[in-house]
Amino acid sequence: MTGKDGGIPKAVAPGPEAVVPGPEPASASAPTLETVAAEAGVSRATVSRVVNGSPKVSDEVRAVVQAAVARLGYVPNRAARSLVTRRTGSVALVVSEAEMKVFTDPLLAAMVRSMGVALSARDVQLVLMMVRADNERQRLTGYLLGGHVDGVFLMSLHEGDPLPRILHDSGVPVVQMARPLGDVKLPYVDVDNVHGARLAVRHLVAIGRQRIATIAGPPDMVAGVDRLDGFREELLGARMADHRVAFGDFSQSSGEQAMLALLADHPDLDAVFCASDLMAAGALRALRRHERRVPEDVAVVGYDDLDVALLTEPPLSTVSQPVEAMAATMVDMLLAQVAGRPLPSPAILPTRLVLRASG
Amino acid sequence: MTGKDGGIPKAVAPGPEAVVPGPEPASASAPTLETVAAEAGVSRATVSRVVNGSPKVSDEVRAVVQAAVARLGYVPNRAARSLVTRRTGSVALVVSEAEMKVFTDPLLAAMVRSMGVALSARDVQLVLMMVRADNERQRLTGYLLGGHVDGVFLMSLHEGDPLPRILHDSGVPVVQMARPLGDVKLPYVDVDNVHGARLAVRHLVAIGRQRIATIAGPPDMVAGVDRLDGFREELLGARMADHRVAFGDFSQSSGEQAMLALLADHPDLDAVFCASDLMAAGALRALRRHERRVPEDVAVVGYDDLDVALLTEPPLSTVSQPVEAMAATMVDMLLAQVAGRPLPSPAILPTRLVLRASG
DNA sequence: CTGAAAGCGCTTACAG
DNA sequence: CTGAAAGCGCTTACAG
Repeated sequence: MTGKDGGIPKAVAPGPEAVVPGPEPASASAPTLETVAAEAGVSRATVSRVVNGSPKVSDEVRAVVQAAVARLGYVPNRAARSLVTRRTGSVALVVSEAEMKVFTDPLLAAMVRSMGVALSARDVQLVLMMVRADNERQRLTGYLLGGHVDGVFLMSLHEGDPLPRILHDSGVPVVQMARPLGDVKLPYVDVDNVHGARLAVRHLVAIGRQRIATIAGPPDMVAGVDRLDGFREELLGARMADHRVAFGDFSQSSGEQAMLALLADHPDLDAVFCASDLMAAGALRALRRHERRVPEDVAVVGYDDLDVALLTEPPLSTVSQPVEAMAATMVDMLLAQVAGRPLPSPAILPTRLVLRASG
Repeated sequence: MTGKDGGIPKAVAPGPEAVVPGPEPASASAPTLETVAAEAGVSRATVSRVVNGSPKVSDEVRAVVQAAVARLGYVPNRAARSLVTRRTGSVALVVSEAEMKVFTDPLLAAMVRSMGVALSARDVQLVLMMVRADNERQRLTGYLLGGHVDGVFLMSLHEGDPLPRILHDSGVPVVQMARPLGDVKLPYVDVDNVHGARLAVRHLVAIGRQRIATIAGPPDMVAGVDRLDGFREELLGARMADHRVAFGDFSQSSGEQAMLALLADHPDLDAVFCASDLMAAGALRALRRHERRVPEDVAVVGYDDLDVALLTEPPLSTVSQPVEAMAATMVDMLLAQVAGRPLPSPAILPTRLVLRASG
């Protein structure tokens, strides 16, 4: 063994008396419950109780133990704890390999970030689990049976994805982001996409727009179909035509593309509701190229209320989703299941319309 | 405890004789070494050896054990193993919370995907560790001391990021993607960005372009400065002007923006080297808007060789990086350190120019 | 409220 | 080549 140690503490065998004199490699091994117990003059059990916040410890003793913990910089060994509690203290974000683009979508990135914050506050780790198209089932099942994670988050699902079924059957706690499109019933959190879309369209009607178009999301994703439904419902209620529809995949370039198509087919349109801010940003670009003023000639409303909505010219009116609350709810719902509580019901969080300059 | 169990196996206390007759909840607990040993008629130690691929087991016994493992669907308990080996079997991808955009960059997404594949082949898990600006140090240090992960990957670093220093001092095995810009010496893998850029520019010179511009990346990122250096070096060697420079942040819209600026300042340019494919895609868009034909009027070369390079019109000539090899190397370098081998030297992988229609 | 003791499922010298 | 045994660091009934 040459060179740097790499930081992995060796199993410090007490073994035959140390041959080399001089100082030990200072604190080569991390403090354990045992160490802390000795330092505090109590039993391991008591230290364990303090560390785990058990109420049945006298304040006096608690203080002494806490001081010892702090002095020694004690951090519980996760593996040991896990071995007895049968919990790993980590949950997985399962994404199909093809879907690595999970992270390409800024909304999902924001969700993951917020989930990470909520999770770390509860001291649970987020494990990234990629599933490949081919040997999915076996590897995933193996992981789950191996008890590597306590629960699973599922995001950005398309219709026909086998993951929900696999996870459902495996019995692990699962929470999905977005209402499941298939027949598998799993707990989920979502916003009322239909309502959100209606809010946006209602506003466009209210400001007097007559020929309202939409750039919808993919028809195999719930956010795609629900927002389109909301668009249609609202226009129907207003007795207005709802046939100005183009589709995108939530990306900026697809939005630009779609806007171009709409402009070609319906040059007289005076408003467009976009199912994502990114698509709205693309639409803005196309409109500018065609020298339509926003909002004077064409009013634009987006969906998501991402940072980008503030950066466009003009800033986007958009449907805002409570990202932090959604993330926190997903975390709560998963950890509740992990704790053995009954299956939570789906949570539908509210949306609101944020008015800025674009419409 | 009501309702569904949630999939966490209870600690099956053998306790006082089962009061309830009838069949046990089928295989309520996963098989252990013990179970397998009994099934195979050998000791736990032997099963352990087989499972861990120890060579000192007779072929005969090995076969019997493997059969038992398969029959029972045995998967080792990670916590128990970890407790004795002092390894967790997981490594972290540490990203600063602000930098969640790690995932917004398709190159990084591709890297993470490839790393995931390489990692899972070695049966190690990827943990996402977010560090918040404020209490960074303590939380991170706590995690590392808690032995939650065996090593750390660092990606997408900007100058001035305190993470490398923190990690270096903590002694955990680390591998960085991209050459460190600061003074902290950590193992890393990178491509020769200067050389890659020179290849691209050399090609543009070779096909007779006279007024070559570049859209460079951010000056606080190594891929930004190195590719710009390569651009300058090559033009210097060819005794050509190297002042047509605009900057972007690797994103498509920044590329479009930058191209517009270049066109305004240097309307006579006849080629542009872009430090990322995304920026090149943006540039293409701007050029189209200004009715410059590509490559007739302006030749365009990108960098990265991502999927997008094939989707643009025309398809992009670009500098290709060996993403899979980079990911595999990063994994190798980290796991080598985890195994206690000496600090690996940096790995610089080769780039090559891929010629398509854009230049 | 506190402690002694058992046990979680594994790996690894140590004998044979 | 194989097994008996110790031990990794924790939690949790069980007594007191």
